[in-house]
Amino acid sequence: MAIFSKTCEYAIRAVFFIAHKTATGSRVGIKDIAQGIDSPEHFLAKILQDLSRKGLISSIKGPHGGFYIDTPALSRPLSEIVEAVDGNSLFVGCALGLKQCSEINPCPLHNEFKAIRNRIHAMLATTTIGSFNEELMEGLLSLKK
Amino acid sequence: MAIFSKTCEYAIRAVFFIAHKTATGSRVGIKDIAQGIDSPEHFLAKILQDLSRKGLISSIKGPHGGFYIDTPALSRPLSEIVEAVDGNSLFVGCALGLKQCSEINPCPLHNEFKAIRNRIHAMLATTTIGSFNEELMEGLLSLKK
DNA sequence: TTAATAAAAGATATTTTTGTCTTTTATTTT
DNA sequence: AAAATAAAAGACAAAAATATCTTTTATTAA
Repeated sequence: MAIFSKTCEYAIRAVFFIAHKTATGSRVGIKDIAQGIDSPEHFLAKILQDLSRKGLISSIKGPHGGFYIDTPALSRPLSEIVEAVDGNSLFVGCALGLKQCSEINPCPLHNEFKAIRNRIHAMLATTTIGSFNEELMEGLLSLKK
Repeated sequence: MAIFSKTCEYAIRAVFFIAHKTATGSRVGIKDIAQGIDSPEHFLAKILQDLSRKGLISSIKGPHGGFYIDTPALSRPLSEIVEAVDGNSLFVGCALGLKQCSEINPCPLHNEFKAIRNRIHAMLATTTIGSFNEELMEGLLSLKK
């Protein structure tokens, strides 16, 4: 099992992709994004529509339209994307799927896993959507293959 | 998204359950296990058959039969269960699903996530199947709800 | 050696995730 | 206004994960 759903993997990669394209001043169409992150175009379209509805990314229809991310949104944490797509179970859920797992009713992995969960959350909460724009423009980081 | 598949959650809970029953000297039937960890009986049966085929747990058919875990297997790491069920992608895979993500071709989250992956693996590699037998017998840990 | 027990195996069903294709709506340019 | 562009929305399809039910096989006990 991967840590994120396929949907969420595509969402994160697309958001990074759009962010760094926006940083160069241009909007970007679904076709370019899908090809830039190697994802199925129409499936990605659904995901971006959803993120757009939730106000995490922006879009404009028609000629010279496309997706972009406005400046304030560039400093939002990646955790908001993950939460919008996969929910917050990765941040708060029990490793063994127990609904009532807690300090006073712990599963065997509770304490260890809580620390891991927190670390995952910390990683996503401290990296912003625009964090990697420079490295992406320089081609130092990969979003496909 | 949860960190493990449902199948894997059931597998881990069942293995802990069988381990601590074994520690009390008795074999345990699928019905008792399913009820002891609050899982669908027949679905769990499949999972245990698989673990049994792979030699991670043992079983005996017929009256007074049931599942058990022999002494050497009690000190096996939990990571073997996880790997048998969910594969090793949680331990080695890229957070963004990129097949070729690596030191020399990293995704944006590569370094941070590698540390997290390693920590997850460490947790599972250092906890053995029998680790929690005492606390389970004393009712200090939960495997259901 | 028959009946009872319990896991193994097989077949099927449901739900969720992932992916594709088509139509509609908004916007811009000619 | 008409044509072109591009996202939004809707309908549908395939695959994978989860779940249920039935039959078979192995073992034990009467």
